Order: sequence, then C-alpha cells, then structure tokens
Amino acid sequence: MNKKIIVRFPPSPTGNLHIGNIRSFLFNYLFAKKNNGEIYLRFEDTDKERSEKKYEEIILNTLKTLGLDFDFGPTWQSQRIEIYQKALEKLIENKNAYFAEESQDGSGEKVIRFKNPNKKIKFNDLIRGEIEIDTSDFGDFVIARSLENPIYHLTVVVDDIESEISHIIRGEDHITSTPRQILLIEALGGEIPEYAHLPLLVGSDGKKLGKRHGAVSWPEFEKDGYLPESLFNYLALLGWNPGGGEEQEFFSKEELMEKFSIENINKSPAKFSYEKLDSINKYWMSRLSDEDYKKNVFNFLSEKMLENFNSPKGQKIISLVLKERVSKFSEILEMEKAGEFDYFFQKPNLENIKINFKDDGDEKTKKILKELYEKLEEISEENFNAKKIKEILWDWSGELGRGSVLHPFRTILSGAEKSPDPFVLAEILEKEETLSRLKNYL
RNA sequence: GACUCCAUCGUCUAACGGCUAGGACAUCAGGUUCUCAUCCUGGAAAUCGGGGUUCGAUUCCCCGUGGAGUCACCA
Repeated sequence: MNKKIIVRFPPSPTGNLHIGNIRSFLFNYLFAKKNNGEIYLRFEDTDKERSEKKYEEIILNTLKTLGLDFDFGPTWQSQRIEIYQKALEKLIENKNAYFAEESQDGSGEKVIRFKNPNKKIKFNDLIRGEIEIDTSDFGDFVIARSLENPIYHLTVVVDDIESEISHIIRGEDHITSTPRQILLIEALGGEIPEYAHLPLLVGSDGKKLGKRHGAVSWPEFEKDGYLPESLFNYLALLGWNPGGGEEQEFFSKEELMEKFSIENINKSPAKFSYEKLDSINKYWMSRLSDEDYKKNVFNFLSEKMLENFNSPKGQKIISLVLKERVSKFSEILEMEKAGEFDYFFQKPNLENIKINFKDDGDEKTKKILKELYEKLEEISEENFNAKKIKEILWDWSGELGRGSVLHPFRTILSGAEKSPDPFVLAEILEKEETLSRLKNYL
C-alpha cells in the first residue's frame, strides 16, 4: 500500500455547495493532508441543461474563502467528450455496451447501454465493511445519450481511472451506485479504488439536508457571522471523533489534519444543529486577534454605527461587551438594531425611566449619587477603568445596599433595563462623559 | 414496493466482550450579581424490542421494529 493517495472532489455546477458538500470536501481534504496525498477538483458538468458557469465561480469562491485548496484541477468533463467517446467505443467494440432504443430527446439518436453481466458485486467500504449488491437489479443501464453525450456513471469512472484516484470518499447516497461503477471499471480494465461512504448530514427532520432546512450554503453561514474554522470544527465532529476516549471538542484545521483518520468516522447519519455550532463559533471568535475580531465586527455594523465604532471607544465595546455576549457576528447587527449601542454614543433619554432602586426615595438616591460623583471624580483619568471603579465603590455600595447605588448608576449611564454593569459602562464612556451624565441628577 | 445502509441521553458522541454507561451542546436548579451576559457548582437525561453465543453483552450473531438512502437518457 505505498501507492500515492489521491482523492477527488467532484461538484456539479448546478447550484452552490451546501454544507454536506463542504463536509465531503473537508473529509477528503483532511484525509489527503494527513496522508501526504493530493486532492483533485473536477466539475461534473455533463448535464448541459442544469450546469451553469456562474455556479463554478461561486463554488470556487466558496472554497477559496474557506481556505480549502486543492492540488490540481479544476477540470471540466464537458471538455473531455472525446475521451469519453473513446471509452464508449472501446466498450462497444468489446461488447460491453451497445446502442439501444431511440433516445427520448427526439434527436433520433440511439442511447448507449452498458451490457450488464448481472453479477453480484462485493466491495469493501472503509467505513462500513463489506457490502454486496446484486447488480442485475440495475439492468442494462444507460451510460450515454449518444457517443458525444456521455452521462454520469461513465464519466466518473473514466476520470477516476485516468487521474488514478486511490480513495473515493463521498456521501452514503452513493453506496448503491458503487457497484455499477465497479462494473464499468472492470469493463474498462481499470483498477478499483478504495471506497469510503460518509454518513449523511440530515436536517432536524432526519432527512437528507436540502434547501428547506434553512441556511445550508456557505454564503449564508458567512452572512450569519460564522467563522470557517468553526464550521470545520463542527462539521468534522459530525461523524468523526478523535477516538481513544479523548474528550477534546475544539480542533483547529491543523489539528484536524493531524488527527484525522477514516477509522474513526462513524456510520450513522448526523443531525445538523445550530446550537452546538454557535457554541463552537463563540470559542473560535474568542481566539481571534483584536484586529481580526474588529474586522469582522465592522462587516456587520451599519455604516453609521461603523463610524462610531471606529474609535478607541469602539475597541473597548468590542473587548468589554461584545466578546462575552456574541456567539456569531450577525448578533452584533441585531444588537445595534435593538439600540444596545446607542447609549455609548449619545446620552440616553431618561424620561419615564425610573432611576431609583426599588423603594428608594428621591432624597436617598440623590444623596447617593452625589457621593458617587465625588468618589468618581477623585479617580484619575488614566485609572478610570472598570476594575478600579469597582474596587473603589464595592465596599461603600455594600454598606448602602448595592442596588441603591448600582441601579441608579447603571440606569443613568444606559437608560436601559438590561445592560452591562455600570463599571464597564463607565470605563467605556470614560471619566468626563460619565460624570457629565451623572451631573444632571445631583 | 425492491435493494442497500443505519440504530447509546433532546442533539453530537465515548466506552480491548468486564467498575455506578463518560464528555460536549441544549435544558433545569443553586451560587456570584442592581439588571442582562459571563463565570462556578450541582441535577435530570440514553444503550429500540425479542431471542441466542458467553461466566459476563452497548459491544458478536439472528429475527423483528423504526429511520434513512437508492432505484433517471441528474449528478
């Protein structure tokens, strides 16, 4: 087994890649990287009706932004018609295929059918073990509409043989078509590769993932603010685990490349769930550098808010508020829309808002605020941070009843029922603005 | 319907045939806390059913049940 490992990823450009496809690519990719192999991209565009150039762009783009590179390709099956034609001629000459009844398309041409030897095909699946299927169930299946118009089973097999694919790693939905392809490989005198059929990715209804299951293609995940590393981490865990009782949950792409093995892929379909993805995404977001985090935040803010955020204050909001709250970047736009950033940039409107804590009277509150103001005033501008402010106010507010101090403090700064604690708010607003907001209520 | 694949907490999963079936997400309770979020502690929660094999089955075999996939001149 010192044959070079070569795997392939063969999308048909009839739509964008969905996460099932991406996971297939990922597994092929990881397997290739782990074993010093190569991965090959080819477009299966023999269906002229449905294939479109623009989808090729989109697919290529998706792979690029995800950082999933390939070693050779892409190639296009539509450009290799003569090669398939030769294969067809060879099959016909060897009586492995024949012209059959007229085509349905009204062209008057005859379709080409494979002469099925009607035998049982047994193959070893790296994930499932031995699988045996009686190919006589398929009959003499069609392999081309005409000599110039080959279809799937033929083109796949010809290409896989020619590019010396060693391992075919694909979805479980291809199990039943494997024996047909083996029949063709045998007829063409090719070498039979290893097969590994991945468990399917299913939606919450347990059915094969499709458009009806919500966000399924990368641009949608990107729009929701998920990171590529989160998607990889999550997708890899859907059907694979490091084995050996290891309980690691977070894997970088590099770690996956190192630890991946086909033996640890399991057989049953996995349901896609956003909850776990979110938690993984939050983790990878937290590992982002300030600069990268900021870049992402800026992609999601409205233009107006963007101006506000492009400041030291914005940076503070990111590190003090966003990082502990947000598990995908799109939530930032939601926060903006809900007005959760407004009070950082303009004084809140406190009409009709109760500043006093619970049953506290105006007198008491006013007195507290006055004292609070004085204490804050004594802190130097350089030291005006959450930690220091908390330190100075903590014991004092404890004596008075913390709510009596912190509630009015926080409410005056934010005008909001829910917000980060007043210490953080004060740090973000800085000394001058904090005092200025308090001043109105003394 | 035929053929094929699959079956552990709600979800993703771990467990050379051998401790009270482990972890993560979600959930619930408590703690920290003026609120929200974070954080900490704890709880509930699973081997589809029936037969074998075995001293011993989550694990191996058979049957059943359930779910899924494929049955195109799509890929």
